[in-house]
Amino acid sequence: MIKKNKTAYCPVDYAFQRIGGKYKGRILWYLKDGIMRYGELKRIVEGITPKMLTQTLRELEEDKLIMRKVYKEVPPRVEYRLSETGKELIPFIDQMRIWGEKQMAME
Amino acid sequence: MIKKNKTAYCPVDYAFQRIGGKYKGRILWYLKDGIMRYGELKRIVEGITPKMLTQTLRELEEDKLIMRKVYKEVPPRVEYRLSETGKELIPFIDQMRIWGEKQMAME
DNA sequence: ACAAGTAGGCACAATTTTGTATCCTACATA
DNA sequence: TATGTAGGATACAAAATTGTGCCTACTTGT
Repeated sequence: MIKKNKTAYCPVDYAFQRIGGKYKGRILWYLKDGIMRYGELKRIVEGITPKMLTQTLRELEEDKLIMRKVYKEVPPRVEYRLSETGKELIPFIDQMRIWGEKQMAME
Repeated sequence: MIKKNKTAYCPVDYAFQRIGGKYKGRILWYLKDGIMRYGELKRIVEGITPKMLTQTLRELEEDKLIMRKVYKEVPPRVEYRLSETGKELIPFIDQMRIWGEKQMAME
């Protein structure tokens, strides 16, 4: 679990703390187009285990970057979407993506 | 040490791998205005130990985000600056900073 | 009857990242 | 002579993060 109550030394530090972690960037990115179910995320976020997916989603939710909606159905059905705060992160994740693409192309 | 040869699953993943870590964002940010010496960074990057500063700078250098210049003097003198690739990250880190400031203000 | 899908929980283990303490050079100043 | 300085290195220890394996309940499909 990510330690809570870490104090950030500056806004840059703060932002990195909130979206750091192995999968957070990708999850936020995949949610940019709308709603996703747990299982869809599991398939699309390559390399993630169920445990880490659950854990990361919970952290993003506590951090108010995403919203979680549970339907009382069987089989279970849970949907995730970006919060307004989370949506604000998309433009710069997009910049990261563009930079990353360029770097990867340059090898 | 940050494990090398991790394969990135996508450009977003790749970018986060390269600038993830506890201090990388801040160091890149502090270097945005030009050249900094080791000791200056040590004073300005709050909470960092000499070991972590050295280690982080080495990683950034291997990753070609910064450049290191050693003067053969005594006492030693080492300067760090952003590479062109590193400079390209600044707009994005700046967006993070703005987002972070807003979030911190909202408490 | 039995497996598969759905969204996880839990205990534990391995890995990765970060921190602490101590040491080094070679010259300068007190 | 002792101490300070700059920029580290190194061994070891602790903390944080991530991974493994096994478990649940219920329903639908074969």
